[in-house]
Amino acid sequence: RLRKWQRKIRISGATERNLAFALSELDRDSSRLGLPRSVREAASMVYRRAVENKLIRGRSIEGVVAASLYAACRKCNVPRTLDEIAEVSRVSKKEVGRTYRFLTRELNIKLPPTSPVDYVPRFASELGLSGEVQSKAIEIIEMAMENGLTSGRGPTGVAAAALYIASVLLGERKTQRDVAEVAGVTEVTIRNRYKELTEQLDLGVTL
Amino acid sequence: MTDVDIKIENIVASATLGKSIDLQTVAEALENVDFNREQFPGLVYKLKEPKTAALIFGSGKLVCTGAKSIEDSKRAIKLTVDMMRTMDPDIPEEFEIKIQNIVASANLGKPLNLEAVALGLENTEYEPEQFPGLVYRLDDPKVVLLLFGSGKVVCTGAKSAEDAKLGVEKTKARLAELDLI
DNA sequence: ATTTTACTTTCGAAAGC
DNA sequence: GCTTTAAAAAGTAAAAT
Repeated sequence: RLRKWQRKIRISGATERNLAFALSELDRDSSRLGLPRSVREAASMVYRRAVENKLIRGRSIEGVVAASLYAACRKCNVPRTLDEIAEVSRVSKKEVGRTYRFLTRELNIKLPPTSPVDYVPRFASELGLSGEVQSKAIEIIEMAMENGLTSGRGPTGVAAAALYIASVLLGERKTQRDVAEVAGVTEVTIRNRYKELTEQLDLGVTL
Repeated sequence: MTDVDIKIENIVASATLGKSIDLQTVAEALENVDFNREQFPGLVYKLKEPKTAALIFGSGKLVCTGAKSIEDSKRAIKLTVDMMRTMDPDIPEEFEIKIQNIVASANLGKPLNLEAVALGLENTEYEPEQFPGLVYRLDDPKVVLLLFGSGKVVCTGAKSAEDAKLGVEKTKARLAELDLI
């Protein structure tokens, strides 16, 4: 019995150590991504639930932390791409994506696909674009969604093209290159998306 | 209502010859062969007609991929084994061939709103950030479909052409049932 | 700026790390 | 889980022209 007790202490000690490590890892990733405390708390909630349900088995703590953070960002409508999460954590994009799927399935977390709208505020502020341009971009994205122009397209590419178009329409023009850089997509993608948007939507302006 | 044209794009089949093979000998005798034991235990043998690739293992088992019909798949395996028999006369004439996977493509005719499908259809995964297709898993037949915004579809995991076609038809019916197509 | 090549996802078998 | 094979879907990326 004494031995059983000692093992328990040892195990709980390890559990606490692991939790402490996970939380420090979470803090490190979060600060690198410039995420607010509320998102970190949401992520730690997901992580703790993963531990409670013994979902860490066979997986690295870093991977589960990264996936928890990815999920929390989406849930809080301040999405980060898998590439961005992979960059700050020491987990590959593939591993983050795989663990994310596993966690959402096992914890019954149901998140709709990321909306391009959620990327607008972040990209716009990094580009120094006004609230008017943001509103216009969101308006364009909503029109695109209604016309089936977002199915299968990357959310960041759609958001980038909408912001580019809105910036031109409202006289706050940004170059495709600058928009592409903050959105993490290529200029070719922005070009392809805005061609499609301007050709199929009545945006009232010839670019 | 149930008329869906399916096109078989790829077939994976396996065979067991029941006799171990000396891969090194085969590798040295042919030119169009790839063999790196450290990298992969199978020897890669490609045929131009039917355009297929066979993976031959030391255990005497082999896998054939790339054929676009069950007949071509069987023909490719027989041609491959005939080639092997020229080097080892003991390889039997009769052996079992099993179709392991059939990949087919089809067109549902109308474009799909994947966001809506993701919300209404069960057992789906849709992550446009990673891949433009929506993954739909069917239990009966046990196949997996990739649905695209264009209405085009890929069905994989089927063991028979019938199941591949059934999978697409059931998917189409389910989408119509949910008013998603 | 357009074209080509290539990678993302799904599936399955094989032998072994 | 990975390694290797082939193939389609459509989007995106990188390199070539």
